[in-house]
Amino acid sequence: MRSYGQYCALAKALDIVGDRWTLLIARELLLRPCRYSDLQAGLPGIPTNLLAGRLRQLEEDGVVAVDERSRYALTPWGEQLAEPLQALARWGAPLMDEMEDSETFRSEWLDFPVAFIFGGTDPDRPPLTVEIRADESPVTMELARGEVHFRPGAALSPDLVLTGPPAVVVGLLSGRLDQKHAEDLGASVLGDLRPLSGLRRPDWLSGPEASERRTRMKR
Amino acid sequence: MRSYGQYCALAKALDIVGDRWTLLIARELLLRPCRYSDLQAGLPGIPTNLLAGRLRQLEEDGVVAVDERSRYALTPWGEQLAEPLQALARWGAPLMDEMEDSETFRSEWLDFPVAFIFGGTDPDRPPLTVEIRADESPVTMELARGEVHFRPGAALSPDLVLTGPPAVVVGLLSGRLDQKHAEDLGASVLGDLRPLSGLRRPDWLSGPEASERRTRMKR
DNA sequence: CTGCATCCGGGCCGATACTG
DNA sequence: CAGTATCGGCCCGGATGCAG
Repeated sequence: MRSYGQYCALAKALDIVGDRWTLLIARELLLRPCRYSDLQAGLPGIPTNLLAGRLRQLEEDGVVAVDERSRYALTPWGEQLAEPLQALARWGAPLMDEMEDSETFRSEWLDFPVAFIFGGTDPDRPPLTVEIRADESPVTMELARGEVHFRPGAALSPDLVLTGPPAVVVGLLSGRLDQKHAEDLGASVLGDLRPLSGLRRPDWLSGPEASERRTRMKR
Repeated sequence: MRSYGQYCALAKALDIVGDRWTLLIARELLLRPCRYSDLQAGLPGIPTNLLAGRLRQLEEDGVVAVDERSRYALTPWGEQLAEPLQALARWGAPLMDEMEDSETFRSEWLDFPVAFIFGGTDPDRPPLTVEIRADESPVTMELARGEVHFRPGAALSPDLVLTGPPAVVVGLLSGRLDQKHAEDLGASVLGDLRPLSGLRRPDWLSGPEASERRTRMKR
């Protein structure tokens, strides 16, 4: 990508990761180190030449490192992209209200908005283990000591198991849907939902329609 | 921009703001509401048709609103881009070590990395007012109650006045340069630098060369 | 002068084919 | 499995035009 030519930290960050697909590559590598084919699988639709080119550039810039068996992983600096990516995902979370048929979904992607929604408010709050079954492969979310951890696979002894279509499970996690509505939409809830509500950031919501709604109320 | 077609909060955020120049437009609008020409001035090099197109799209997506005198401003949702932008700027801050001659600079841009570096650690810490003179127009940074505020113009009674080339002033703010080195590089410091050090986030540094440095030390 | 729209050359993007 | 090669098309960048 052509540089913006500005002595500005944001512009310089975008000089590195502002290209199309680049931040999504970082998303995949934040979940786990990846081989080339893993990245292709996690980034449906990416042209192979573009993936190769991005990886070369990211390696040159010190964001990504390749080991001897051509496995790609983030450098320490690259791992620090977790914060901006989670913040961006949180900003985009209000767009998750419904899932289009044309959209692809992987339950690991839930990591990003959810890590922000439930992240770091109170280090003394009670721990909670939630198993999420929104596609073929379950994922487990562990909340403990103010930290959020996602890992693939089912939980050994979950406090809560959420099963259902992705958009409905997201609605439950975000608090947009209550249990009754969610079950009407095809979800099933095993365990008690109430502990979740105390663990959310208070300010997580308010999407693009918020302003519309307000102007509409003015009339 | 073409959609990534993923039911993923990050991908959906990038569907909206992932285009080239878009996040820099948001940066300018976070600093203040802008007229079209203000945006052109704050985004050197942006093609005029592209700016017009981006603004139209951002308005359609509910990120930007235009008033009757064609002044552009962020919607409430758009203002929430402050967090991801500051996080990205913080990620890019290690690239600010030196300024190329070809790069343009505006002191207002310091808001973004600096707001993150000094932001929100302890609400009880002592307030501090710093006047920064790194180009024609001074800016003032106010630290109080764990919040960071930037505003254009000089300070009434600053605790600290930093004057010098942008990269040197950035080095002082970030702590990369001490007073002596900074003065050798053309900066002047009025007041006591020491209070700054206690106000920085402890983990703000470590850029792309960190891993290189470490491997070099291994040899 | 401000606030765009139009036009055009070049490069990046996207899809497919192909190779060690 | 891990990419490279190729090619059409669209987006980006720069210049210019033009209405209020």
